[in-house]
Amino acid sequence: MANSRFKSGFFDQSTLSVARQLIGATLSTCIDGETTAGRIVEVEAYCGTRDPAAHSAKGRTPRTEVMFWAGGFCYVYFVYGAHYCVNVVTRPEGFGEAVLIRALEPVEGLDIMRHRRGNVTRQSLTNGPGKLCQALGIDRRLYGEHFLRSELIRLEPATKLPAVAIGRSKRIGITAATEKLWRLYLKGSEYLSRPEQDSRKKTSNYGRNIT
DNA sequence: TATACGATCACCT
DNA sequence: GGTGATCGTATAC
Repeated sequence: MANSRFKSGFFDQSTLSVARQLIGATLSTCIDGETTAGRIVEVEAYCGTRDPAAHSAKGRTPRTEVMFWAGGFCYVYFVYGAHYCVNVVTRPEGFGEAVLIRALEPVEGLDIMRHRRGNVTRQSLTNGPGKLCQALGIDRRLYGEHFLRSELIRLEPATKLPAVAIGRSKRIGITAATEKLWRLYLKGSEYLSRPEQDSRKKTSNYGRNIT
Protein backbone atom coordinates (compact mmCIF):
# COMPACT_ATOMS: atom_id res chain seq x y z
CA MET A 1 0.00 0.00 0.00
CA ALA A 2 2.84 2.31 -0.78
CA ASN A 3 0.66 4.98 -2.34
CA SER A 4 -2.27 5.08 0.08
CA ARG A 5 -2.57 7.59 2.88
CA PHE A 6 -4.53 8.02 6.08
CA LYS A 7 -7.27 10.58 5.58
CA SER A 8 -7.08 13.88 7.38
CA GLY A 9 -8.99 13.40 10.64
CA PHE A 10 -8.19 9.69 10.87
CA PHE A 11 -6.13 10.22 14.01
CA ASP A 12 -8.96 12.10 15.74
CA GLN A 13 -10.86 8.81 16.17
CA SER A 14 -10.93 6.98 19.48
CA THR A 15 -7.52 5.81 20.64
CA LEU A 16 -8.42 2.10 20.60
CA SER A 17 -9.84 2.43 17.09
CA VAL A 18 -6.68 4.13 15.83
CA ALA A 19 -4.55 1.53 17.62
CA ARG A 20 -6.36 -1.34 15.88
CA GLN A 21 -5.96 0.26 12.48
CA LEU A 22 -2.25 0.93 13.03
CA ILE A 23 -1.60 -2.81 13.19
CA GLY A 24 -0.22 -3.66 9.75
CA ALA A 25 0.43 -0.01 8.85
CA THR A 26 3.87 1.08 7.66
CA LEU A 27 6.05 3.41 9.73
CA SER A 28 8.90 4.98 7.78
CA THR A 29 11.59 7.54 8.45
CA CYS A 30 14.05 9.46 6.33
CA ILE A 31 16.85 10.51 8.69
CA ASP A 32 20.13 11.99 7.48
CA GLY A 33 19.05 10.99 3.96
CA GLU A 34 18.58 7.32 4.86
CA THR A 35 15.18 5.65 4.50
CA THR A 36 14.03 2.85 6.78
CA ALA A 37 10.56 1.34 7.20
CA GLY A 38 8.68 -1.39 9.01
CA ARG A 39 5.24 -2.94 9.31
CA ILE A 40 3.66 -2.25 12.72
CA VAL A 41 2.90 -5.50 14.58
CA GLU A 42 2.39 -4.27 18.17
CA VAL A 43 1.01 -1.11 19.80
CA GLU A 44 -0.41 0.10 23.12
CA ALA A 45 -3.17 2.65 23.75
CA TYR A 46 -2.66 5.36 26.38
CA CYS A 47 -5.90 7.14 27.16
CA GLY A 48 -5.03 10.52 28.61
CA THR A 49 -6.27 11.89 31.91
CA ARG A 50 -8.64 8.93 32.41
CA ASP A 51 -5.68 6.49 32.19
CA PRO A 52 -3.33 6.60 35.21
CA ALA A 53 -0.62 4.80 33.20
CA ALA A 54 -0.43 7.59 30.59
CA HIS A 55 2.29 10.23 30.80
CA SER A 56 -0.43 12.83 30.28
CA ALA A 57 -2.47 11.63 33.29
CA LYS A 58 -1.03 14.33 35.55
CA GLY A 59 -1.67 17.12 33.07
CA ARG A 60 0.31 19.17 30.59
CA THR A 61 4.05 19.50 31.16
CA PRO A 62 6.81 20.48 28.73
CA ARG A 63 7.50 16.80 28.12
CA THR A 64 3.90 15.77 27.46
CA GLU A 65 2.76 18.96 25.71
CA VAL A 66 2.49 17.35 22.26
CA MET A 67 0.22 14.60 23.62
CA PHE A 68 -2.42 17.32 24.00
CA TRP A 69 -2.15 18.50 20.41
CA ALA A 70 -4.48 17.23 17.69
CA GLY A 71 -4.37 13.65 16.43
CA GLY A 72 -1.50 12.80 14.07
CA PHE A 73 1.39 14.49 15.85
CA CYS A 74 4.49 12.59 16.97
CA TYR A 75 5.29 12.21 20.68
CA VAL A 76 8.84 10.99 21.31
CA TYR A 77 10.12 10.50 24.86
CA PHE A 78 13.37 9.36 26.45
CA VAL A 79 13.38 6.70 29.19
CA TYR A 80 15.80 4.86 31.47
CA GLY A 81 18.62 7.16 30.46
CA ALA A 82 19.06 5.24 27.25
CA HIS A 83 16.04 4.72 25.00
CA TYR A 84 13.56 6.65 22.89
CA CYS A 85 9.95 5.56 22.34
CA VAL A 86 7.56 6.88 19.67
CA ASN A 87 3.80 7.52 19.89
CA VAL A 88 1.04 8.70 17.56
CA VAL A 89 -1.20 11.32 19.18
CA THR A 90 -4.92 10.57 18.89
CA ARG A 91 -8.29 12.32 19.29
CA PRO A 92 -8.83 16.08 18.84
CA GLU A 93 -6.70 18.69 20.56
CA GLY A 94 -6.81 18.64 24.37
CA PHE A 95 -7.35 14.91 25.15
CA GLY A 96 -3.76 13.85 25.80
CA GLU A 97 -4.21 10.38 24.27
CA ALA A 98 -1.73 8.45 22.13
CA VAL A 99 -0.70 5.08 20.72
CA LEU A 100 2.77 3.75 21.59
CA ILE A 101 4.42 1.83 18.74
CA ARG A 102 6.06 -1.21 20.34
CA ALA A 103 7.28 -3.49 17.53
CA LEU A 104 7.77 -3.63 13.78
CA GLU A 105 8.55 -6.15 11.09
CA PRO A 106 11.54 -4.65 9.23
CA VAL A 107 10.65 -3.89 5.59
CA GLU A 108 13.09 -1.38 4.09
CA GLY A 109 16.65 -0.31 4.87
CA LEU A 110 17.66 -3.36 6.90
CA ASP A 111 21.32 -2.64 6.23
CA ILE A 112 20.89 0.82 7.74
CA MET A 113 19.04 -0.67 10.71
CA ARG A 114 21.89 -3.10 11.28
CA HIS A 115 24.37 -0.27 11.14
CA ARG A 116 22.42 1.59 13.85
CA ARG A 117 21.57 -1.45 15.99
CA GLY A 118 24.68 -3.54 15.63
CA ASN A 119 24.87 -7.00 14.17
CA VAL A 120 21.75 -8.52 15.73
CA THR A 121 19.14 -10.92 14.42
CA ARG A 122 16.43 -9.73 12.06
CA GLN A 123 13.84 -9.98 14.84
CA SER A 124 15.96 -8.06 17.30
CA LEU A 125 16.29 -5.06 14.99
CA THR A 126 12.79 -3.79 15.81
CA ASN A 127 11.02 -6.06 18.36
CA GLY A 128 10.72 -3.47 21.13
CA PRO A 129 9.83 0.22 21.47
CA GLY A 130 13.40 1.35 22.14
CA LYS A 131 14.90 -0.97 19.55
CA LEU A 132 12.65 0.22 16.73
CA CYS A 133 13.46 3.86 17.48
CA GLN A 134 17.16 3.11 17.31
CA ALA A 135 16.72 1.13 14.08
CA LEU A 136 14.70 3.92 12.43
CA GLY A 137 16.86 6.76 13.78
CA ILE A 138 14.02 8.22 15.85
CA ASP A 139 15.03 10.68 18.58
CA ARG A 140 13.88 13.99 20.09
CA ARG A 141 14.35 15.75 16.74
CA LEU A 142 11.04 14.16 15.71
CA TYR A 143 9.11 15.47 18.72
CA GLY A 144 6.14 17.46 17.37
CA GLU A 145 6.41 16.29 13.76
CA HIS A 146 3.15 15.29 12.03
CA PHE A 147 2.80 11.78 10.58
CA LEU A 148 0.90 12.98 7.51
CA ARG A 149 3.00 16.07 6.74
CA SER A 150 6.55 15.46 7.95
CA GLU A 151 9.45 14.81 5.59
CA LEU A 152 11.18 12.85 8.36
CA ILE A 153 8.58 10.37 9.65
CA ARG A 154 5.43 8.97 8.02
CA LEU A 155 2.62 6.46 8.44
CA GLU A 156 0.79 4.65 5.65
CA PRO A 157 -2.31 2.47 6.13
CA ALA A 158 -2.55 -1.28 5.69
CA THR A 159 -5.23 -3.15 3.85
CA LYS A 160 -7.92 -3.86 6.42
CA LEU A 161 -7.17 -6.77 8.70
CA PRO A 162 -9.96 -8.98 10.09
CA ALA A 163 -10.58 -8.70 13.83
CA VAL A 164 -9.41 -12.29 14.36
CA ALA A 165 -5.89 -11.34 13.22
CA ILE A 166 -5.40 -9.01 16.18
CA GLY A 167 -4.64 -10.16 19.74
CA ARG A 168 -5.06 -8.19 22.96
CA SER A 169 -3.23 -8.27 26.26
CA LYS A 170 -2.22 -6.23 29.27
CA ARG A 171 0.24 -3.43 28.65
CA ILE A 172 3.93 -4.00 29.36
CA GLY A 173 6.18 -2.20 31.82
CA ILE A 174 3.56 -0.14 33.65
CA THR A 175 2.49 -0.15 37.30
CA ALA A 176 -0.92 1.57 37.02
CA ALA A 177 -4.14 0.40 35.32
CA THR A 178 -2.54 -2.97 34.70
CA GLU A 179 -5.92 -4.63 34.18
CA LYS A 180 -6.68 -2.83 30.89
CA LEU A 181 -6.20 -4.95 27.75
CA TRP A 182 -4.84 -2.05 25.76
CA ARG A 183 -1.89 -3.77 24.08
CA LEU A 184 -2.78 -4.91 20.56
CA TYR A 185 -0.64 -7.13 18.36
CA LEU A 186 -0.61 -9.05 15.11
CA LYS A 187 -1.23 -12.69 15.92
CA GLY A 188 1.50 -15.04 14.76
CA SER A 189 4.10 -12.32 14.15
CA GLU A 190 7.73 -13.25 14.77
CA TYR A 191 8.50 -9.63 15.59
CA LEU A 192 6.58 -9.04 18.84
CA SER A 193 8.38 -7.55 21.85
CA ARG A 194 7.48 -10.73 23.72
CA PRO A 195 6.07 -14.06 22.56
CA GLU A 196 2.34 -14.69 22.62
CA GLN A 197 1.15 -16.23 25.90
CA ASP A 198 -1.22 -18.63 24.23
CA SER A 199 0.75 -21.83 23.63
CA ARG A 200 -1.97 -23.56 21.64
CA LYS A 201 -1.36 -24.39 18.00
CA LYS A 202 -0.86 -21.31 15.88
CA THR A 203 -3.85 -20.76 13.60
CA SER A 204 -3.18 -17.33 12.14
CA ASN A 205 -1.23 -16.57 9.00
CA TYR A 206 -1.56 -12.82 9.22
CA GLY A 207 1.76 -12.41 10.99
CA ARG A 208 3.80 -14.06 8.28
CA ASN A 209 6.52 -12.02 6.67
CA ILE A 210 5.42 -9.68 3.90
CA THR A 211 8.90 -9.30 2.45
C1' DT B 1 19.83 22.06 44.68
C1' DA B 2 18.45 17.29 45.77
C1' DT B 3 16.05 13.21 45.04
C1' DA B 4 13.29 9.33 43.04
C1' DC B 5 12.06 6.78 39.27
C1' DG B 6 10.77 5.33 34.64
C1' DA B 7 5.54 3.10 28.49
C1' DT B 8 13.68 -0.46 28.28
C1' DC B 9 17.49 -3.16 26.95
C1' DA B 10 21.44 -6.19 27.17
C1' DC B 11 23.67 -9.32 29.55
C1' DC B 12 24.00 -12.59 33.21
C1' DT B 13 22.80 -17.14 35.68
C1' DG C 1 14.63 -16.33 35.65
C1' DG C 2 17.19 -11.66 37.53
C1' DT C 3 19.65 -7.15 37.55
C1' DG C 4 22.47 -2.89 36.49
C1' DA C 5 23.08 1.01 33.37
C1' DT C 6 22.02 5.74 32.77
C1' DC C 7 19.85 10.52 32.53
C1' DG C 8 15.71 13.43 31.60
C1' DT C 9 11.78 14.83 34.04
C1' DA C 10 8.91 15.96 37.84
C1' DT C 11 8.57 17.06 42.41
C1' DA C 12 9.99 18.35 46.98
C1' DC C 13 12.67 21.18 49.76
